[in-house]
Amino acid sequence: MTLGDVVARSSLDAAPLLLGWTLLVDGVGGRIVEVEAYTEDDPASHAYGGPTARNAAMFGPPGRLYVYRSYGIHWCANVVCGAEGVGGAVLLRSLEPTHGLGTMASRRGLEEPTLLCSGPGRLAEALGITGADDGAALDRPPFALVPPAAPPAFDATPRIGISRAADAPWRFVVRGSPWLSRGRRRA
DNA sequence: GGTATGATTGACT
DNA sequence: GTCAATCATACCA
Repeated sequence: MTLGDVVARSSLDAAPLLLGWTLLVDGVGGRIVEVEAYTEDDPASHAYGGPTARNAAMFGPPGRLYVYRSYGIHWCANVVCGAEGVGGAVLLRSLEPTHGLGTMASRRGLEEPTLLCSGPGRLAEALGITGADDGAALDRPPFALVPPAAPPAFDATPRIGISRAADAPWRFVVRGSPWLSRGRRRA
Protein backbone atom coordinates (compact mmCIF):
# COMPACT_ATOMS: atom_id res chain seq x y z
CA MET A 1 0.00 0.00 0.00
CA THR A 2 1.34 3.43 -0.90
CA LEU A 3 0.97 6.68 0.98
CA GLY A 4 -1.22 7.96 -1.83
CA ASP A 5 -3.61 5.04 -1.37
CA VAL A 6 -3.92 5.73 2.35
CA VAL A 7 -4.41 9.50 2.32
CA ALA A 8 -6.96 9.34 -0.49
CA ARG A 9 -9.39 7.76 1.96
CA SER A 10 -11.48 9.70 4.44
CA SER A 11 -9.56 10.57 7.59
CA LEU A 12 -11.60 8.05 9.58
CA ASP A 13 -10.46 5.22 7.31
CA ALA A 14 -6.94 6.54 6.83
CA ALA A 15 -6.15 7.10 10.51
CA PRO A 16 -5.75 3.45 11.58
CA LEU A 17 -3.92 2.70 8.34
CA LEU A 18 -1.25 5.25 9.23
CA LEU A 19 -0.34 3.37 12.41
CA GLY A 20 3.00 1.62 12.07
CA TRP A 21 4.31 3.95 9.36
CA THR A 22 7.65 5.59 10.05
CA LEU A 23 7.66 9.37 9.81
CA LEU A 24 10.99 11.01 9.16
CA VAL A 25 11.93 14.68 8.92
CA ASP A 26 15.45 15.06 7.66
CA GLY A 27 16.14 11.49 8.78
CA VAL A 28 14.81 12.09 12.29
CA GLY A 29 11.60 10.54 13.58
CA GLY A 30 9.96 7.24 14.41
CA ARG A 31 7.04 4.86 14.14
CA ILE A 32 3.53 6.29 14.35
CA VAL A 33 1.74 4.65 17.29
CA GLU A 34 -1.10 7.07 18.08
CA VAL A 35 -3.36 9.20 15.86
CA GLU A 36 -6.76 10.89 15.88
CA ALA A 37 -9.14 11.45 12.96
CA TYR A 38 -10.90 14.76 12.26
CA THR A 39 -13.50 15.23 9.55
CA GLU A 40 -15.26 18.22 8.03
CA ASP A 41 -18.64 17.49 9.66
CA ASP A 42 -17.05 16.83 13.05
CA PRO A 43 -17.78 19.59 15.62
CA ALA A 44 -14.38 19.01 17.22
CA SER A 45 -12.53 19.51 13.94
CA HIS A 46 -10.85 22.69 12.78
CA ALA A 47 -12.42 21.97 9.40
CA TYR A 48 -15.92 22.20 10.89
CA GLY A 49 -17.79 25.11 9.39
CA GLY A 50 -15.80 25.25 6.18
CA PRO A 51 -12.46 26.62 5.02
CA THR A 52 -10.75 29.53 6.80
CA ALA A 53 -7.27 30.99 6.62
CA ARG A 54 -6.04 28.70 9.39
CA ASN A 55 -7.43 25.38 8.17
CA ALA A 56 -6.78 25.92 4.45
CA ALA A 57 -4.34 23.01 4.33
CA MET A 58 -7.06 20.63 5.54
CA PHE A 59 -9.04 21.42 2.40
CA GLY A 60 -6.04 21.15 0.09
CA PRO A 61 -4.52 18.08 -1.58
CA PRO A 62 -4.15 14.98 0.64
CA GLY A 63 -0.72 13.75 1.68
CA ARG A 64 0.31 17.19 2.90
CA LEU A 65 0.93 18.53 6.37
CA TYR A 66 -1.54 20.63 8.33
CA VAL A 67 0.22 22.40 11.20
CA TYR A 68 -1.49 24.65 13.72
CA ARG A 69 -0.54 26.37 16.95
CA SER A 70 -2.14 24.90 20.04
CA TYR A 71 -2.83 26.94 23.16
CA GLY A 72 -0.53 29.62 21.76
CA ILE A 73 2.43 27.49 22.77
CA HIS A 74 2.76 24.26 20.86
CA TRP A 75 2.69 23.13 17.25
CA CYS A 76 0.62 20.11 16.25
CA ALA A 77 1.10 18.15 13.00
CA ASN A 78 -1.60 16.46 10.93
CA VAL A 79 -1.67 14.40 7.74
CA VAL A 80 -4.26 15.83 5.34
CA CYS A 81 -6.57 13.05 4.11
CA GLY A 82 -9.50 12.63 1.75
CA ALA A 83 -9.94 14.64 -1.43
CA GLU A 84 -8.99 18.18 -2.35
CA GLY A 85 -11.82 20.50 -1.38
CA VAL A 86 -12.93 18.25 1.48
CA GLY A 87 -11.69 19.12 4.97
CA GLY A 88 -10.09 16.19 6.75
CA ALA A 89 -6.89 15.34 8.59
CA VAL A 90 -5.28 12.87 10.95
CA LEU A 91 -3.56 14.31 14.02
CA LEU A 92 -0.23 12.67 14.81
CA ARG A 93 -0.25 12.23 18.58
CA SER A 94 2.68 9.97 19.33
CA LEU A 95 5.72 8.28 17.81
CA GLU A 96 8.00 5.50 18.92
CA PRO A 97 11.40 7.21 18.47
CA THR A 98 13.60 5.18 16.13
CA HIS A 99 15.79 7.60 14.15
CA GLY A 100 17.92 10.51 15.36
CA LEU A 101 17.32 10.12 19.08
CA GLY A 102 20.14 12.51 19.86
CA THR A 103 18.72 15.24 17.66
CA MET A 104 15.29 14.87 19.21
CA ALA A 105 16.69 14.88 22.73
CA SER A 106 18.57 18.06 21.92
CA ARG A 107 15.46 19.80 20.55
CA ARG A 108 13.36 18.67 23.51
CA GLY A 109 15.98 19.53 26.09
CA LEU A 110 15.74 16.13 27.75
CA GLU A 111 16.80 12.58 27.11
CA GLU A 112 14.02 10.40 28.50
CA PRO A 113 12.97 8.46 25.36
CA THR A 114 9.34 8.14 26.45
CA LEU A 115 9.05 11.93 26.65
CA LEU A 116 10.53 12.71 23.24
CA CYS A 117 7.49 12.17 21.01
CA SER A 118 4.65 11.09 23.32
CA GLY A 119 2.13 13.83 22.62
CA PRO A 120 1.30 16.06 19.66
CA GLY A 121 3.18 19.09 20.93
CA ARG A 122 6.19 17.03 21.91
CA LEU A 123 6.21 15.19 18.61
CA ALA A 124 6.27 18.42 16.60
CA GLU A 125 9.05 19.87 18.71
CA ALA A 126 11.18 16.71 18.50
CA LEU A 127 10.88 16.59 14.71
CA GLY A 128 11.34 20.32 14.25
CA ILE A 129 7.90 20.82 12.70
CA THR A 130 6.53 24.38 12.87
CA GLY A 131 3.93 26.52 11.19
CA ALA A 132 6.43 27.07 8.39
CA ASP A 133 5.78 23.45 7.38
CA ASP A 134 2.03 23.91 7.00
CA GLY A 135 1.01 22.55 3.60
CA ALA A 136 4.31 20.75 2.95
CA ALA A 137 4.17 17.50 0.96
CA LEU A 138 4.94 14.43 3.10
CA ASP A 139 6.40 12.39 0.25
CA ARG A 140 9.15 14.88 -0.54
CA PRO A 141 12.33 15.82 1.35
CA PRO A 142 12.88 16.61 4.11
CA PHE A 143 9.78 14.52 4.83
CA ALA A 144 9.36 10.79 4.34
CA LEU A 145 6.74 8.23 5.30
CA VAL A 146 7.78 4.58 5.19
CA PRO A 147 5.12 1.83 5.33
CA PRO A 148 5.34 -0.94 7.93
CA ALA A 149 6.23 -4.51 7.01
CA ALA A 150 2.91 -5.60 8.47
CA PRO A 151 -0.05 -3.57 9.76
CA PRO A 152 0.00 -3.46 13.60
CA ALA A 153 -2.96 -4.48 15.74
CA PHE A 154 -4.73 -1.41 17.06
CA ASP A 155 -7.52 -0.20 19.33
CA ALA A 156 -10.01 2.65 18.85
CA THR A 157 -10.71 4.96 21.81
CA PRO A 158 -12.27 8.40 22.39
CA ARG A 159 -10.13 11.38 21.45
CA ILE A 160 -8.20 13.38 24.04
CA GLY A 161 -8.51 17.01 25.05
CA ILE A 162 -11.66 17.96 23.17
CA SER A 163 -15.03 19.14 24.49
CA ARG A 164 -17.28 18.49 21.50
CA ALA A 165 -17.96 15.04 20.04
CA ALA A 166 -15.86 13.77 22.93
CA ASP A 167 -17.40 10.31 22.79
CA ALA A 168 -16.54 9.45 19.19
CA PRO A 169 -13.94 6.64 19.25
CA TRP A 170 -11.71 8.24 16.65
CA ARG A 171 -8.38 7.92 18.42
CA PHE A 172 -6.39 4.96 17.18
CA VAL A 173 -3.45 3.44 19.04
CA VAL A 174 -1.07 0.57 18.40
CA ARG A 175 -2.21 -2.11 20.83
CA GLY A 176 0.07 -2.41 23.84
CA SER A 177 2.52 0.26 22.74
CA PRO A 178 4.49 1.80 25.63
CA TRP A 179 4.97 5.00 23.62
CA LEU A 180 1.47 6.48 23.84
CA SER A 181 0.85 10.05 25.01
CA ARG A 182 -0.30 11.13 28.46
CA GLY A 183 2.39 9.12 30.14
CA ARG A 184 1.04 5.72 29.33
CA ARG A 185 -2.71 5.64 28.74
CA ARG A 186 -4.22 2.27 28.26
CA ALA A 187 -6.07 1.47 25.12
C1' DG B 1 -12.37 46.71 17.94
C1' DG B 2 -12.91 43.40 22.07
C1' DT B 3 -13.29 38.99 24.00
C1' DA B 4 -13.61 33.94 24.51
C1' DT B 5 -11.44 29.59 23.48
C1' DG B 6 -8.63 25.87 22.80
C1' DA B 7 -6.81 18.70 18.85
C1' DT B 8 -1.22 20.77 25.32
C1' DT B 9 2.40 20.60 28.43
C1' DG B 10 4.94 21.10 32.58
C1' DA B 11 5.15 22.75 37.17
C1' DC B 12 3.17 22.82 41.61
C1' DT B 13 0.01 21.41 45.89
C1' DG C 1 -5.10 16.22 40.98
C1' DT C 2 -5.09 21.14 39.85
C1' DC C 3 -3.57 25.24 37.37
C1' DA C 4 -1.10 28.74 34.78
C1' DA C 5 1.35 29.85 30.38
C1' DT C 6 0.43 32.31 25.96
C1' DC C 7 -1.49 33.76 21.36
C1' DA C 8 -3.65 33.10 16.81
C1' DT C 9 -8.08 32.46 15.23
C1' DA C 10 -12.99 32.92 15.49
C1' DC C 11 -16.92 35.13 16.62
C1' DC C 12 -19.73 38.94 18.36
C1' DA C 13 -20.65 43.90 18.91
